Amino acid sequence: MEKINFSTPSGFPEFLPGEKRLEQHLMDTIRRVYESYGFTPIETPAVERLEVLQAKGNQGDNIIYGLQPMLPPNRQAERDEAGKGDTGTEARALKFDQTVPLAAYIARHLNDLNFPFARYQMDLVFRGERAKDGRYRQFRQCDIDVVGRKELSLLYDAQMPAIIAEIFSQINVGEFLIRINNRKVLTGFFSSLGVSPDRIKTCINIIDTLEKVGVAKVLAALATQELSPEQAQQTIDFISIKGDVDRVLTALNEFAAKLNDADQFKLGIAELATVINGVRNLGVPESQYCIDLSIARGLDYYTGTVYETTLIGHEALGSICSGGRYEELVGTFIGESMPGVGISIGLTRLIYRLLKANILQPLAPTPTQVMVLNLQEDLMPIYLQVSQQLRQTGIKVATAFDKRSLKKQFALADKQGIIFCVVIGEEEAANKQCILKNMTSGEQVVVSIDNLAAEVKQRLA
RNA sequence: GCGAGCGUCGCCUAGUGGUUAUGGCAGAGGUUUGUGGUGCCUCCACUCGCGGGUUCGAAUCCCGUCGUUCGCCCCA
Repeated sequence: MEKINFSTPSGFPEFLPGEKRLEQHLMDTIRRVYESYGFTPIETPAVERLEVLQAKGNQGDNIIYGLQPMLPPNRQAERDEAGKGDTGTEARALKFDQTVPLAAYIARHLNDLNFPFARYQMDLVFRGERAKDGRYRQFRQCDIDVVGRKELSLLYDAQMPAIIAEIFSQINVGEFLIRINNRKVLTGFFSSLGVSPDRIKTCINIIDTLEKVGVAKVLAALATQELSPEQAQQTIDFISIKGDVDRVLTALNEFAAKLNDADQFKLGIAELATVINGVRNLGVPESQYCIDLSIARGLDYYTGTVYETTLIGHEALGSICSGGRYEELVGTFIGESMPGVGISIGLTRLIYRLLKANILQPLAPTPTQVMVLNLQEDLMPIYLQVSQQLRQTGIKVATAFDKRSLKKQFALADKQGIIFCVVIGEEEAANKQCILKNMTSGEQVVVSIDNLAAEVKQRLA
């Protein structure tokens, strides 16, 4: 008999109960914050037409998971025989993010939605990349986006860091830093230098590598992109601007004054200033955000504000939340200007890394708080009744249906981290009483069944 | 997509030409069944990803294949 390889395919994660419960707990927190800003949930399919997913820019060629119907081997053989292997079905693929599908969704439901349209989604997305250490082919992203018709206030851009800050504060992951930039600042800067539009993206990618490869290599790389040595040096000076947000904005304005044809650059700076001002007015502590001129990447469709978030002291973990403004994405489907701005928390990666770094721990493998043990089969009616009575007060209860030794039942409860066991035997039943045992302390008390729920609640508090 | 490595029980692991293929974890049962987290005992791979080859003999050597890991690239 042939062995079946039943391990998960590389890059497709699965969770043990305690890990999944942690994920749900985090999703609850995220959802609560998203909804507190008025974002609404929607659903889009996991699969879209390939042309939709590729509508804006080439998404790196290799990251989209294509989809094709698969027949059972015998039927496929028949079909191949008949020479009808390809029926010309249109190409479809799994979504690799939730922003492009959102754009299509808006185009489909234009008449049913109100604008600015603010939605959140916490779905699985798929990327056909090499899986490695916290990088998966299937992962959950918790997205929020706002899309406007014709125009969208920059205060929505300012709201994003406030939302991120609130979430990360609530889930208790330690210090974090939201790095904010604006793509117009970058593209404007290079276009002021006279770099042709098709080379600007390459230049941006080059400066992004500064921290990794050092100044010398960046200068050399810029030289290959039609930049004079002075311009290359100017570029280094530009992206080296650091400090608190006001200082950076001042420095940028000084820089702009020295450049010709700096309209785009100045527009970027003005947008950035508006966003930063909004973030400040929303009360986000200065220590939690900064302007970082080197962040630029993300997917092709970003045109304005961009964000990346890292954990302080765990920068190697990479960005755990990023996003930005895209002004031409939705419009590509309906030929109308519909700017949007959004962010995405890479929840799967976040959980994996926080667990590994011991910043978060899995929850108990079961939500069960009380286990009603099965001492005598004939007392089952009482067990069921007691269980229901507890549940009605909001306590999470499991009843032991299997007849096993008490020893086993206690061991099982213990192993699952269940806090209380309720034991009812003949004697207790006769007196309308039960034994309530705390599995952590080992302490056990006799209480009347009528008071059981109150007793449990008091001890859980 | 390119370069390098690895594949022994559910998980980790010993084993590098001849062993009934180690050991641990997890799991099942027991330790005289109304009390768990410790101890002790028993059980748990006719087989070393799969296919072929070399050999008297292969988990161990060779070829292929599949899977997987690490680097580059890209990103959450």
